[in-house]
Amino acid sequence: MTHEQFAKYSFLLDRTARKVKQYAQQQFKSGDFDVTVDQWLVLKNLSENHLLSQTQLAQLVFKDHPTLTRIIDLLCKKGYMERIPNPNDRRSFQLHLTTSGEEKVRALRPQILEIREKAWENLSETDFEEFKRILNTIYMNLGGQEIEEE
Amino acid sequence: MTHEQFAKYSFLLDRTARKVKQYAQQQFKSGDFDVTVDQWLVLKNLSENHLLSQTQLAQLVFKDHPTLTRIIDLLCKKGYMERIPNPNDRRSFQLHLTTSGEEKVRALRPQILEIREKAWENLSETDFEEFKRILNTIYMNLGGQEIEEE
DNA sequence: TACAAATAATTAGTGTGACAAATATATGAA
DNA sequence: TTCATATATTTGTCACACTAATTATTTGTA
Repeated sequence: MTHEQFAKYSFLLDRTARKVKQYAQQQFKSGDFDVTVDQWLVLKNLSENHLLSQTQLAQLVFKDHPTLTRIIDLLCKKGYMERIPNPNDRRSFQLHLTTSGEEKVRALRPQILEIREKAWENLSETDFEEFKRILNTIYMNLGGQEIEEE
Repeated sequence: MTHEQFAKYSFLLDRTARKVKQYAQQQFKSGDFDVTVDQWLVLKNLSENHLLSQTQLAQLVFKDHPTLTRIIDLLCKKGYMERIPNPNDRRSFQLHLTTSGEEKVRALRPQILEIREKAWENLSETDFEEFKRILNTIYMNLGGQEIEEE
């Protein structure tokens, strides 16, 4: 195995990650989902974790604070979530979905699971486990923190 | 395997791809490479393929035309490459590295190979092959074209 | 030849990603 | 209590991604 061969994984990784996002976004668009792929990730995590602060949410979705601030701005503007002042700490907010946001998550979840499954055609459950293991190893090699398990 | 489990690969894939890019960009920065990770991808491909058009280059690096136009603008401004009018087709350019660009590629290539290798600690050559196979399968499942072989 | 359709590249607009700096508030030690 | 330090969030800037629309040129066909 030459060095040149090793260097290719980064290109393939980036290309595939962008293809996956691109494919999902196109499906989102043709289905009139009214949210982007990244906005969905935020909504989904909020539906599973109540009253998070932005810092907590940022760690969950692996986005930096400025990026998350802007995504939240957009989702608030669309009426899917709200920032509630934290009574115990005036620096921070408690994030929560509005009724409209809860409905959106309920409506989209099954459709999105179906979209996500498309990538996995022609692959096995063993592949899935291997893939996760390798991705997480790379993530840790480069300084990533704690892999969430479930 | 539940649907919910399957949907997680997209998050891990995106997270790892961004970590890899982020790590490389930090190393590029601390080494004063004077190019971004994506700009390097363009320089490297130009050094291996002469007189490409922007459309040809876009396919090689899997970037869309607007993005590539801007990356090329930046690289021309830095003096690493030039657009030469194509004598056979006045709509298009023939791209080529300047002497300064050739030198940049020669100087950076070994350092970048070393940076890229870091991600691969604790993984085997078999893992590498499996990883490439799975990435390419996903890419093809979502409509990706022809996997380049070498 | 003439003209519609295709192609190469650019521009514009919005969203996301990374990093630095700024603002507001909280906390801990003197 | 007071002040330095830490934390939560926002703002600013640049780069990249995707879409749609635009400009210039070429090609295919009548």
